[in-house]
Amino acid sequence: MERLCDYLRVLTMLDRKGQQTASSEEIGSWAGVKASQVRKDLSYFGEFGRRGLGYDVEQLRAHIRDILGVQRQRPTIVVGVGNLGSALACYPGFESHGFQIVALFDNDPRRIGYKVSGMKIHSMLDLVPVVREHRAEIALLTVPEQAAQEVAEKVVAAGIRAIVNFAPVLLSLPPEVNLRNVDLARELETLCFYLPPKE
Amino acid sequence: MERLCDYLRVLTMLDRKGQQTASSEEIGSWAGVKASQVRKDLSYFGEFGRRGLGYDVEQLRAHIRDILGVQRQRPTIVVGVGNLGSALACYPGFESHGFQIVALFDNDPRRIGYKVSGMKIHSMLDLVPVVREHRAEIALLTVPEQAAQEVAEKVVAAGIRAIVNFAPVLLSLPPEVNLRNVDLARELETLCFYLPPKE
DNA sequence: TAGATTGTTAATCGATTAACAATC
DNA sequence: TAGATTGTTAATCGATTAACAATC
Repeated sequence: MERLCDYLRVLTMLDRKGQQTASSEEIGSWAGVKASQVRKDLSYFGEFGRRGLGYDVEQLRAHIRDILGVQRQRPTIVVGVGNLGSALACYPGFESHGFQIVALFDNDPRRIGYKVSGMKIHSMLDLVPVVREHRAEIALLTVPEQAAQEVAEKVVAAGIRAIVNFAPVLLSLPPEVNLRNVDLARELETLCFYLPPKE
Repeated sequence: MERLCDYLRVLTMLDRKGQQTASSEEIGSWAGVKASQVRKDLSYFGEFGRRGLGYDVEQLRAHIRDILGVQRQRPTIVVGVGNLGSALACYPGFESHGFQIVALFDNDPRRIGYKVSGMKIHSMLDLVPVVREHRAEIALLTVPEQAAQEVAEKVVAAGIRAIVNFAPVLLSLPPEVNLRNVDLARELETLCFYLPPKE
């Protein structure tokens, strides 16, 4: 479930505020869902709350982190070190979510060898050995649209089994590859749909 | 509906291939949904197809663009010109989706005045006049987590009614503001959940 | 006409919510 | 004990799918 991420964020916030305990009502109102939804979601994974009291913030937070598999650091590579790739390489949120960026790749000779966020940019030719060396599991693809399919295939051939594709293009890959598309324009498109026409 | 964006993408691809006509079956298989789903979705907005023949690719594409409100260019600003902000400012997908980036803002004196993607970076102090000048409707927020709430309020005060927030933090804003959260780490989190533990 | 494919209805499925007994 | 709040069941709601008459 996606909502677990929202709950985690809410709990992190409450924890920072120093709050010890939270009711499903409270969590729900922050996450924008009904209290019964929260209870249903959580009870699917176990009984984390105390009747009459609510949920222990810190404890529930730990549980959700466990469920999301955040406890393990997943070695992750970034392929394509343009602005977006650089942003991802530096993105502070990843580490705490269990993603450890271990290597960067690009095929532009003007970039290869330079460092971003303390990591050297590798040539695509080094993909196989570097992936193997770091035992990388996940690839973030931030290459131009036209290159995406080809690069994705290379990455899969190198042994990566999970890809997050940021290019606005549909990739066709073997079904065993865990593929996730993030299209920045798309988020805005649906926004636009709900936006009233300007007066 | 979000799926309309997928259909649009599929149609664009088919159009480029030079295909004149497409069946719901075909569109569905590319978009990863059932044919009946496609027909249902489309029929909600009108009768765009011809029984026995399918849908005219170009025509349907125009219809969907209309529905999504893409025909109008929405003046859009980017607030926070770090790596992510720069990536968005240059992102080629936006123009074609009806978003026209008209101005960039930052409060770092080392950035103000410089140009990214041909646009000058304005000081946050110029927010009100510049927003008014360009009649900006949408703001993309790519500022650090700690600054997000404050900056969002300034942007709203300047007259913006739609915000896409890229900071991994929940903003509390007046209900009339159209708010959309894009959390990059979150996409990966759910990926992680489905990822089998490494052997 | 016969084959194909839509638009739409009805059936199915799953997800959300309300309600409440269990219990802290 | 009384009040609060969970975990879970049953009811509701909406979304997906199958099926098929309409029709190109």
